[in-house]
Amino acid sequence: MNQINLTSAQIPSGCQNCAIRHQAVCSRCEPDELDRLEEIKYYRTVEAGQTVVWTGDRMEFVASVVTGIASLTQTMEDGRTQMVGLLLPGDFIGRPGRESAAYDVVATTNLVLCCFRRKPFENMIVQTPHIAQRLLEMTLDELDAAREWMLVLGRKTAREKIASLLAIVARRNAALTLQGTDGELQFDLPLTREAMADYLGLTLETVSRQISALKRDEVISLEGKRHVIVPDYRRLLNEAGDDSDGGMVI
Amino acid sequence: MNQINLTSAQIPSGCQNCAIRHQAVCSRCEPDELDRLEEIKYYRTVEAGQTVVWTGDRMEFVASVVTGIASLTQTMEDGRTQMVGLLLPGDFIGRPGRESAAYDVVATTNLVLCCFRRKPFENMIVQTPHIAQRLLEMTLDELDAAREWMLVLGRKTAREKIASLLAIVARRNAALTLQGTDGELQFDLPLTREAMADYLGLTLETVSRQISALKRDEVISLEGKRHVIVPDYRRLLNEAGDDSDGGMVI
DNA sequence: AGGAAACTTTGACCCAGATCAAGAGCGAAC
DNA sequence: GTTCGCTCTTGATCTGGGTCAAAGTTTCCT
Repeated sequence: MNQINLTSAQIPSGCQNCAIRHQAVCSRCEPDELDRLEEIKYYRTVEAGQTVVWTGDRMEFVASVVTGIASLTQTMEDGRTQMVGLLLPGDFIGRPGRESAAYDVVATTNLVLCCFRRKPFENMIVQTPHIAQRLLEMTLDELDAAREWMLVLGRKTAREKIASLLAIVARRNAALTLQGTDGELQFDLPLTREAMADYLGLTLETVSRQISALKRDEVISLEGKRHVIVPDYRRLLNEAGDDSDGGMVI
Repeated sequence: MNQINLTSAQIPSGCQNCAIRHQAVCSRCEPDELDRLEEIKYYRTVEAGQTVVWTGDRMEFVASVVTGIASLTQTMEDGRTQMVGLLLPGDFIGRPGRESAAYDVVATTNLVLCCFRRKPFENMIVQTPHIAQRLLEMTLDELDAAREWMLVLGRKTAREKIASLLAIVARRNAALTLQGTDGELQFDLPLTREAMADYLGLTLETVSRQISALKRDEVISLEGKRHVIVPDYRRLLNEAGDDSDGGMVI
């Protein structure tokens, strides 16, 4: 348990994305509420590959991703695994009112979490209604994203699945770095081929083949294995089988 | 728009399951809050097969399913469709804070909805915090169900998918009718083969074949096309690839 | 009752993606 | 530098479930 204390100078700038702190609290809380939130807050780092929480573990905290990427994973006894959520900076981990974790939470990259001890956090929810409202909004967004993903898993071809994933990561990345010029954008893929396969309900071989195919057809190009350049975002969306440009949330 | 007025004698007994009325309001609201909720409430019937809301429609109301079954469906331009939610009595339709619908809502069977006009309902949420808390709980449950379903869609075989769906319907049915004796239970399938296919990410032919196979292997037996008898619920869960008996929510 | 429409089953065949297998690139450790 | 351990790519082959087609069943309408 790498609980750490960061001085304010050390708090990563990404913490502006900490949804609870920034969006629910700062904008609408009274100063004393802010203080109470500060009291139950601590930062925690996790190394890439480590499991933060195992399915069934007692959850002592809820948290917000500050930097890095985490994933929610479900595993069957025979080892088949499905990633059911991709948590980028600003996303929320844990569930008020639930004692034990429903999924494995795995650090896909090195991770900094902003944690809140669960019990006092739950008390805060009861006392400060707009936090519950903010959490409701966030949860509804997640639900939309999960349902969007059900369409991907249930009905899209392998190529469309890959394109969908790239579009999502591209979008979320662009939102953070704001460098979308004329439809071209680039980003580092934070997932291994295997993690992509687990997210998409494919095998890693199929992921690799389809990425090669998208490269051959100049929908994307790669620098190294992980850095992706998308010359035309619309084209990528089209490959993903997405009608609208809007839509996807995750 | 079949808005109707039911006298209290006509209100279906299933309305006890109306989540908002029963669980959030009745148990914790002050009488005057109850009155306010009554004011913005009306009942509505929808015939089987009718679409209640189209994707993109302005949502003028939120609602709770009183009797019948509705489904949330997403469709791609080329016609591929994926059901992303199955709404049984007690489940909630709509989303406070969202202007337009994100999915088609289709009446799978004849339906009675308990509707609340959206704007005043949103006001109520702000004024009476425990409604937001109750909605948060419900939404988190739905999110769990959606994620459970992602595992089904992404990693299970056709046979496991069918068994998973039967297990869910059996569970929800048993919860309502309380007739689970010694592991045997039976129920009417409220879905056509095509609807099952849309839910499971399969074709209707595959659904039909796998149901025949489960029948041949005596995991289930049928009376007519729709009435299912499950001699051993554990066996069914096992076919579904489910480790735990608990778990699934929807 | 007769007939149309909707739903379901079953068969024959095919293909997208899984599986099995072999290497290739690439960094970290010694 | 060499070796070990990952991650990734590519090829060969197999198969679960899709597609196309036809016929059986149920429901409902006239």
